[in-house]
Amino acid sequence: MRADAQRNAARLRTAAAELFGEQGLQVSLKEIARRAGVSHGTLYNLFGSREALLDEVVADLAATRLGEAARRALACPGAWEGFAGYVTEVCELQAVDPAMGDVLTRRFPDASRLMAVCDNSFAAAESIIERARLDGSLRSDFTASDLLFFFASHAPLARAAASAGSDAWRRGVSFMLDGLRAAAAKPIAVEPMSAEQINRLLMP
Amino acid sequence: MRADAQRNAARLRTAAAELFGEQGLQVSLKEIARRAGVSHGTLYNLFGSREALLDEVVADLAATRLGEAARRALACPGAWEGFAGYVTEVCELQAVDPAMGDVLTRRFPDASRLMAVCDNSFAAAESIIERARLDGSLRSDFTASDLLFFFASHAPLARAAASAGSDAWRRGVSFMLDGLRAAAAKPIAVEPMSAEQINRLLMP
DNA sequence: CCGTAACTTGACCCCGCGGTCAACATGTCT
DNA sequence: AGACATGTTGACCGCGGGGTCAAGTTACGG
Repeated sequence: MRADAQRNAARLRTAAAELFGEQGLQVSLKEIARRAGVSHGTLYNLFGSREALLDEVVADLAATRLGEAARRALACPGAWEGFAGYVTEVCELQAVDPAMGDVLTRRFPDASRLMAVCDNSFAAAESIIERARLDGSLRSDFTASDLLFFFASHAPLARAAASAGSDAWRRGVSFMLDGLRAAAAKPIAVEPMSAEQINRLLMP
Repeated sequence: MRADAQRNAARLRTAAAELFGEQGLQVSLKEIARRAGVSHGTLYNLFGSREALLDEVVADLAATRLGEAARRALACPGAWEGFAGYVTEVCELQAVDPAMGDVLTRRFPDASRLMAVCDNSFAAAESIIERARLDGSLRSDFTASDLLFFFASHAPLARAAASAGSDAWRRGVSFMLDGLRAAAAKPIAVEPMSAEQINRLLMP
């Protein structure tokens, strides 16, 4: 790879990171090129697709952010506090960082590394949930799909609220958490969706 | 108004009702005209704007649907059952009918009749909430803005799930309701948003 | 220093959106 | 029946999205 191409790729990566962080994962590719000070042809030349860009720019970041949150949750002495902290932390990520919001909210099947991150996060969420369920603090009918569903519905408004300077999304999270304690649970008739069903739901 | 114009207006109204019901309130106006078998110029000629169309086609429907739900809630002997039934019923409307989903989720300031419907619904929600709060069954820190916030985040995924043939959105509603019982409440630090703040949030 | 391979560019394609308007058609009233 | 008002139409505008590619430029190895 020639030196100038490398420079351009770097510029594009940082521009993409900025714009994904400001506007979410579906900014126009031409706008990314514009911000990088490069022709959009070059972007297509160097990356070929939005998905490739996502894999290079967002996947690692998301992995560490979500991984950290999960790690903290499992390291927490109380299973419930771990779970509740995890939910809150992820919601905060969503509210503050549009890119993170979209990672949990949209699916880009061709971004394989990103998809892997999603799968890992789902697995991590399952552990966190499992721990709190076994512990008796989390209601026993709550599944990782339910959590994913909640995250997905939560993200857009939380982001809007946060960018309007409000923390009000925290209220919704609190209400939800209060409903997830085992003590609060009333029986539910409906089955949860499978992870695949939700994934299909989130495809663009 | 000439007879043919009346015919065309009628056709456009029904086409608009259909498409709003199938795809939500932001279908392309040209597509509405296409479905009505009429030039899009005619649509602009007869209505002038999407908002005018909304006022003529969606406002009444929404008013009766939401009004009915509110009426039923207040007629319910149990304040909590009234409240919970109202929430569930509205969520069902959102899941089943994209137009209804958008009425609660988006704001079209220039559609004055529709906006009036929204305001009325908000007021109705306040009564329903107030009744259940006074009754001691609903947690006392829950406000109509919180409910609106919940509806707004809930609508898109619920619609997607429903159109994929799943009822799973009901689970989220149940979790939420379980967290709204007075008995389940833990204190919350954050203030709710004002109705105006949320309205601004929902503007297109 | 020069030739070639690697790279960049921007004009161009297609699409669909909202919106306007001159030219045309058709109801309607005398 | 005829004339005028009332409606209709579709081409046209500007915008911005994704995507491609011939022509031009630039880095780099010999």
